[in-house]
Amino acid sequence: MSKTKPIGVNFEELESQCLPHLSVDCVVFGFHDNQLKVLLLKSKFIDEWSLPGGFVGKTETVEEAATRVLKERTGLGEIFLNQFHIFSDPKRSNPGLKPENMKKAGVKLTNYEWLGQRFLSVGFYALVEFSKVDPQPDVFSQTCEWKGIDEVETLMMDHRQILDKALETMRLQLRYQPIGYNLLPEKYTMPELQKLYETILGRELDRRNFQRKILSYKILKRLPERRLGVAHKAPYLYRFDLEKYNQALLDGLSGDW
Amino acid sequence: MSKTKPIGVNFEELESQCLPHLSVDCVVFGFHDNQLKVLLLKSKFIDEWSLPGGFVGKTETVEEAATRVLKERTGLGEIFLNQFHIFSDPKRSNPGLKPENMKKAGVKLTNYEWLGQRFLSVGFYALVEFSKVDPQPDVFSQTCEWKGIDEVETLMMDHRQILDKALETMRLQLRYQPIGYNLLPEKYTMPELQKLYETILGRELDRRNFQRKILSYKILKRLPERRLGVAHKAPYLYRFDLEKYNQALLDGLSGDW
DNA sequence: TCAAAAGTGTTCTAACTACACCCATGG
DNA sequence: CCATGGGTGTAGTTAGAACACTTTTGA
Repeated sequence: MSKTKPIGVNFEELESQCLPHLSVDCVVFGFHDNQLKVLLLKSKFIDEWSLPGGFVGKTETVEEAATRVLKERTGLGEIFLNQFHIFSDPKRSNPGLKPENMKKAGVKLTNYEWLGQRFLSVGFYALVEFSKVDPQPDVFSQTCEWKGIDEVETLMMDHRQILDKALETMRLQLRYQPIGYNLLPEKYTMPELQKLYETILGRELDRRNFQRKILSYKILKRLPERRLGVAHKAPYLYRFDLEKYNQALLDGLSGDW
Repeated sequence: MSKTKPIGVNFEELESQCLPHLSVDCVVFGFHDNQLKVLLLKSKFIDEWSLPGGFVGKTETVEEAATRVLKERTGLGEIFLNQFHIFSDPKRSNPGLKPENMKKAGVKLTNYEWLGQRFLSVGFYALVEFSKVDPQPDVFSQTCEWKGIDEVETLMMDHRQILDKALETMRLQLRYQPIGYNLLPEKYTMPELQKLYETILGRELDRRNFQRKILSYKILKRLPERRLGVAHKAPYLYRFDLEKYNQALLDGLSGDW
């Protein structure tokens, strides 16, 4: 007799196709309403939020696994993605996948053991354009939503630690690489870009110095258009000069923030 | 009948105690004769060099695995160690552990399959004091030696890529963290420290500017002693002020190189 | 006494900081 | 017509680059 699959997944297949003990977790950053947001999932089985994650196929790289997970959760391909750490505490395991919690939720499986095993997880962080994301929960989750970075409370397992490390890594990266292209819409104003930087860095920057510094990198182009409909002088719109932007990604920037 | 163990390892035990598919590889840097060195192993089974590596125990973190490997290869505990990347190309596998190569070398085992499986490897880099290391080959290797970073030719599998990535990561780290404490003996002269920086960065630095910049961090103490026995003015000896050094590790430095 | 390499100081420039003034826009 | 916030400019400060002279040492 065929196995019950109340949550829409063939776990026997999963087990046969994925590496044991290894998963990926993604910290997906977006920027909206002058706030840094992160994509989170709420478990079907326990009352906790977690990062989007998944298993690694037997013939996949971890990057491919993360890309696949992100495609599923956001609908986006071609995502800016960076591996930043592997979390390997032997005690880390997903309580949302623990036999007792899944049974409590009425899930029937024969191979709880595989899901309940020890997992080491490779942390990735992704930068995406908020408005392009269509958040989709996975089979273990009831919802998938953006949360403001400051509103995030406790997360499942060590996911809070993973989130913090991702933030720290992104802040460091900001020192020597331009980011923003992946987080902002095609056109944006200088104050918007500044807000993004301030949000990531967690401190205010001088408006004029910021503008001068950013422009000195020569990675963005001012457009003749302006942002209209504001009760003050209309700011110019800019967009990244992709060629120079990518060159700067390779060469690195010089400044400190 | 008990299994033949011509290379001194019980592989059944290894398999039962280690995670499948996962290994660690360490890029161990040392500094000697004004040269950056890296610790390499020469395989018993094929004519290739590789990085020190090992498997991950079922209840170990990857950090613990790397620490264990380094203890075995160098004799040192308390090593400065940094995880920097996970290498997960599904095609990567160790030719020195491939059945045909081990059989050719006369090794008799029943579970070649385990050794020949796909491995994902977590890359670590370590900074050690050259003179304190007592290089010890592992069971798969005939020798363990220091090689000048510029003399390293081809390495086994993707180890060359791992080495390059380690170097790149260390150079980046040099931008915002002091290193040197782990690579130099307790007392050293300013020109020696400068040579180390020049070697890591791969370019020459101005003697006077270097001294001023390093001293401005206030992480080292000038000793009343000088290095004698040189046919020129005797340079002062310095040592790191551990308290301030560690604080700087946490806070980060400001300068660019 | 000389070559080699260390100690120390100055000048110039570029980058960052901290401000001030004017301008456009919607309410 | 005014509050809000954007566009631009300038002076002061600090960090880095380039460079010169003096000192100590063993051979």
